[in-house]
Amino acid sequence: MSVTKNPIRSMREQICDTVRGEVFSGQMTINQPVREQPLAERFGVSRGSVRDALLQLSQEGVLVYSPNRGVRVSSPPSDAESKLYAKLRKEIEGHCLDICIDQLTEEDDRNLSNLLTTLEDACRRADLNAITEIDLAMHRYWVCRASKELESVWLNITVRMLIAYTLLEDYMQCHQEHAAIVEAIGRRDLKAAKRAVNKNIKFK
Amino acid sequence: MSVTKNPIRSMREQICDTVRGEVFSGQMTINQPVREQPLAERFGVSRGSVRDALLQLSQEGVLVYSPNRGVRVSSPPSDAESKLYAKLRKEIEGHCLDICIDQLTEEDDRNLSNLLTTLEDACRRADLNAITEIDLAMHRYWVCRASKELESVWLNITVRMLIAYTLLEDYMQCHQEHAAIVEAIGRRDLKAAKRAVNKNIKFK
DNA sequence: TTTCGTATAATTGTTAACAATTATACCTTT
DNA sequence: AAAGGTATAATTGTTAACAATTATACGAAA
Repeated sequence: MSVTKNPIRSMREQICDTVRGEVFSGQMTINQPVREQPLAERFGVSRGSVRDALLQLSQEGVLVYSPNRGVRVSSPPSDAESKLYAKLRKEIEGHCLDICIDQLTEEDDRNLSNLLTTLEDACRRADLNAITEIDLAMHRYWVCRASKELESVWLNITVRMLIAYTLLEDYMQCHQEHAAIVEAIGRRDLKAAKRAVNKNIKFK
Repeated sequence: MSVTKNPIRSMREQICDTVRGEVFSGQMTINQPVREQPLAERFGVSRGSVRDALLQLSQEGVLVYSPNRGVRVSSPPSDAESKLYAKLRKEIEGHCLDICIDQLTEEDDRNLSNLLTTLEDACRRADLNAITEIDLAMHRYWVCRASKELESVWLNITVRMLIAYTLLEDYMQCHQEHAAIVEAIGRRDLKAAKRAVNKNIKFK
């Protein structure tokens, strides 16, 4: 299920991606503690690497860390905060489209199309875990293209909107919205792309 | 120099605060590598704790991490990014003032006044390290009062604006701007407080 | 029964040693 | 002298054992 990424991923990254995905898709319930030892056994590594990953996820906002008590799954944000996050995301992704739209290549178009195809498939299968992963990967695409620096700021915000993403009701709408974005980007139509992105970044 | 904080700080936090402060005040030059062993000896702990701290600072954006090559001091953002960061910060801090202004107590007023006094002193001494620390602590105050969740999002953005803060030319102006903020907050004048904060969050 | 304290277990925090990777210095070859 | 390769050093990555902290279970006293 690895999608157009650099082939080598550190242990920490792998653990992060897995746990993050399970939080998004609701496989882990809110406030549930996440222990180091079971994860270490599951990934066949020592607690140290797991610890690194859990600390990173706390920093991202997926987990909440309490000293000497470990981490647990974050609670979804309040309505007011969700609204703010949506606003911030629109600002950031809009800025990124400004920056990158004119320097995108045909290879970028292919990569986005591939992601879209994978998303469509995941939507058909109603595979929430895959949907959230690809959704994230697509938005991350234009953010990273514009600025590697901005990625972690963007992720920090976006991650919080996706906790308990289970709210997603209409899978195919998710696909259609992303199809509209990719189509506009393919035409290098900045205004349309921004409109489509803003439409996709819903408050709730 | 500890200011109105919980007395117990984990090793990781202490290392983070120290290194972060040294980056802000220009004691560490841009792109300079930050090694684990020297820091471990300096703080009298093992490399593990230092490693945790450095990973956290990378996540915050103060340092940049390369696999198997360690971390180095981040570069300051481009003009376009600084502009975006300023906008985002204004959004966030404005939102936080909305939320918290009416539930602030007299103790909060005292704490802010104390921070302001310490800031004035640091400005007189032209102690850049202290100025950045207190500046950060003041803004963090209303952010945390509004929402603990928002703190790390806010920090992630703010930290990037403060890399190579040496640009700060007029120390006393910094104090005056914060005095205006504290004064407005003391009057529970939301509009004036927001105006004062926006004025202080300069693009460069 | 409830409450408190104590012993036990579970869990995180820290350390030092070792493995793997990357950087550096030096020598050889052309 | 320049280029390439090899050994060495420096540095990060990983592990397992131990220390410290927190949670749980159990029993004694009121």
